[in-house]
Amino acid sequence: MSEPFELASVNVSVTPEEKFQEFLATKGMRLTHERSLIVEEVFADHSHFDAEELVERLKKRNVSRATVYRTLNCLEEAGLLRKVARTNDRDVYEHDYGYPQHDHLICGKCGSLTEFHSESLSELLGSVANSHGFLMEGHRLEVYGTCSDCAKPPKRQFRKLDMI
Amino acid sequence: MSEPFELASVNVSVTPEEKFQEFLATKGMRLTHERSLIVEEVFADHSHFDAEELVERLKKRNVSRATVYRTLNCLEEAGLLRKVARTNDRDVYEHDYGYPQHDHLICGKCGSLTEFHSESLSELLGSVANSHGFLMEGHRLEVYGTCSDCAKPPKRQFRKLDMI
DNA sequence: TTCGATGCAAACACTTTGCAAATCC
DNA sequence: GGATTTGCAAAGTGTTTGCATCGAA
Repeated sequence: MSEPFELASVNVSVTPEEKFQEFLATKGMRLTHERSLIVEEVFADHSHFDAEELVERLKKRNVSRATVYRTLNCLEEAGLLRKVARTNDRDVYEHDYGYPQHDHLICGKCGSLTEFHSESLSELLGSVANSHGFLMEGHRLEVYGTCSDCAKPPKRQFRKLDMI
Repeated sequence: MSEPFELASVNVSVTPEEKFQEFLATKGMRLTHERSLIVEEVFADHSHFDAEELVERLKKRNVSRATVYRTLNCLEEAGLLRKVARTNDRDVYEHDYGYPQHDHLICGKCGSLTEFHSESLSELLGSVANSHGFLMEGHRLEVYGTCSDCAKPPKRQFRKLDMI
């Protein structure tokens, strides 16, 4: 039962929906049935997704595309979601609540995102920002390349680019 | 006359236009007058820009929007340009030739990009990728926050959020 | 019972594409 | 002279918005 990350530093006793509720309250906004469904769908598992995927999943639950987009923006502003990357011209979202800071290795072949966390990285960025008098609030790091699965060819096949 | 970066490791004896020419040749493509104008405009100075800005600048030279977009993609593929960030829903380009690897501090207030380079960062990413069996080909790092200019308030003004 | 929220469709911003005419080699 | 490239405008994306209706507090 080992967790991929330590969750100790984050208060997880408040559910995402409750946290959203709090946020909405401060804005004089309401936690409607639709917004509730969206939060439920978004936090059903910890996977990366884009708006269109979510629209598709919520269509079955009779939530409109407009509402999904509107709510995604709210969830981002509320600190429950964040954009991590861009794939196929779409923003990719992931949970930004109850889950620690990390970055991604992005495979150019299969498009998979692999998460990693490095304390040294945070320290490094802190000192870089500091030396520029820059007040760091966050960062986004995408490492491009080929993931281990795609790197090992399944079996010997045709060469794509043989020298003539 | 100090340069911001060492250019020693890059062969700058070949101009961007020549390098583009080479690339086009390998693709059976031609270095037309329009493409030439675009390269000239792009490499006139070392500043960040987006497609729309370039379209605007080249309109005066009678190059169409479509050609600018098409050529930007070519220049990226040729390794002469790369996308560095996204601002206002637009991709921001910068030179990727005759200029060393670096990353950016992005100011959320004024939108300015400040370049920095860290060798330790490259090493760190290399070892992270390595430990995941990931073949790193490049990365993109954006550090968000407030730049030194925007951080120091011009003069004491109203507090935006006074406690009541 | 009052605002805020929803769904719909139209509007948007950025980018790509089909096609005939122009251009390059 | 034949293939590539251009400009134009139309089509495509992903996302936002105006508005009448609906619904939560």
